[in-house]
Amino acid sequence: MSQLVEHRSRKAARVLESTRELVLDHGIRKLTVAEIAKAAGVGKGTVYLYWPSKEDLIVGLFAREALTLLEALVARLDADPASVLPSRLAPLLVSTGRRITLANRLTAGDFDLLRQLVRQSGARELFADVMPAALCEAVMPVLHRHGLLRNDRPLADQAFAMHAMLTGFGDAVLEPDAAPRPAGEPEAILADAVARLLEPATAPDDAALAAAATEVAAAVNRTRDAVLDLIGRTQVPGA
Amino acid sequence: MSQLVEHRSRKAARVLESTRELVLDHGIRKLTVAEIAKAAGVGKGTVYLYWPSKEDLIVGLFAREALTLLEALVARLDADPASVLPSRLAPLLVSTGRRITLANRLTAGDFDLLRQLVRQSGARELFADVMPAALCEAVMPVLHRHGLLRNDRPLADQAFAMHAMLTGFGDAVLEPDAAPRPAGEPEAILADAVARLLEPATAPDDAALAAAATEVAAAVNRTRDAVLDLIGRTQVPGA
DNA sequence: AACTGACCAATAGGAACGTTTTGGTCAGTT
DNA sequence: AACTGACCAAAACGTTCCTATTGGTCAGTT
Repeated sequence: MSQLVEHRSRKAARVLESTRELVLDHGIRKLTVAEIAKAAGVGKGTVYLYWPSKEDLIVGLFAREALTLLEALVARLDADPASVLPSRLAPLLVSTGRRITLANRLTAGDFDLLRQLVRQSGARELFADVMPAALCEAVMPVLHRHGLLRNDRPLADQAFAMHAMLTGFGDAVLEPDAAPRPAGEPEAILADAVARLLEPATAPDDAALAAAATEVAAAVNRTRDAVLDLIGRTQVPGA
Repeated sequence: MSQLVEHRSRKAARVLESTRELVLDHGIRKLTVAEIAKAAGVGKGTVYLYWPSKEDLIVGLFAREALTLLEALVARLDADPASVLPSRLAPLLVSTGRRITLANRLTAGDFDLLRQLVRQSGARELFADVMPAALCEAVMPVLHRHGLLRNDRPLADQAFAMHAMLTGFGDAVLEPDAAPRPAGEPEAILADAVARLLEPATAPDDAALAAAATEVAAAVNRTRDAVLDLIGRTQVPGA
């Protein structure tokens, strides 16, 4: 049974969509349950049929955004196992990270509040694990084992370099005004950089790609399952 | 004549040193002129002999930190022109950036206040120019012109990649807990990455290195002069 | 000339109070 | 069973007032 209450209840779906729009418009700190209910066209009590508290609703909303990112990654890996190549995976992570619009648009104050809400719901580590750099760090050993990384450098150094590149390119993509304007696409520049730095001279064969993609997708799916569990815990049981 | 009032007055030097220690201990928002004067062993009026206001004193303090960084860069380039090689310059910028202890240790609230003080003294752009990534971006054309960058990629893309790498590696160095633990030194990993990505296969000759180092040092010196001018403007004229 | 610290206007901070708003509940309705 | 919105305790917010603190000045001192 799906943990996503909105798959069972149209009103719950409206509540989530209204919450999302209000967060995008006004941030978290000015959000009220009365406004959410009004925008969703339901009574306030209806909101509490599905979420035990306003805080749970907010955490659940952001968790769904993380879920979307993870599912997009898995879908891409399933559709095209070559996406597991570091020079494909890095830009994939940056571009899916770029689409976390809710989290990306928060002001500093709202971000602080969200962090507190997440911490209080015991999900700080899980949200950290969903970050592009953390996801990549988690799967570097898999890439190494399948020969997708050159083996003339310590894996720890390669992981460090990959983390720094994802962070640096990710920031540059999210704040283009702070970075020089490239001639090409940022993701293409990142792909080129990762290929040069981390990939072996000899391309791995399709079997290695497929095996690596399967393992990486499995790891991402485990994180996805944990996010689904969190979402389940933010909802009223039995709703 | 030196713009640095502390070169002419021992009491001014003590005021600066005391201010620095108090900022490191308590941040900016809790800083008082009475405390600074007491720690420096002077009267409050003495502080106002050298700086027109508390705000000027603070901006002057941070400007001196920027000055230290710029002078360290120029000294390095003068001592060893090979430092101008991208694979040498990038880690040099990261390691000198790491030593901006005053700025690096500010809490978010103090950082916001500093930004306001800097903006009010009309020095926002200058402080931005001192950032490692901005310094490097400014000199990329010089490196390109002297053949220190491979020429099979657009310079704009190389500048973008360099910016992202300095940002990513810089962040990883400043917040090691958020990054995977490398086997080697972060600066060495960055050097290796930059060499592979940006440097030509054929090493440039010493003449090119020397010429490039001279131009880069000149550019850094121009920024240094601007910082000295700012410092002069934060002090009481004739003090 | 260099320096000091008492002085003071301005600002910051905190307490108290009253008003408004909000999260969450639940009796009543459909 | 699903839903609503009046209700209420709690919290948030704004205002007023008072006290304490601070930035900056300058008459007096060395």
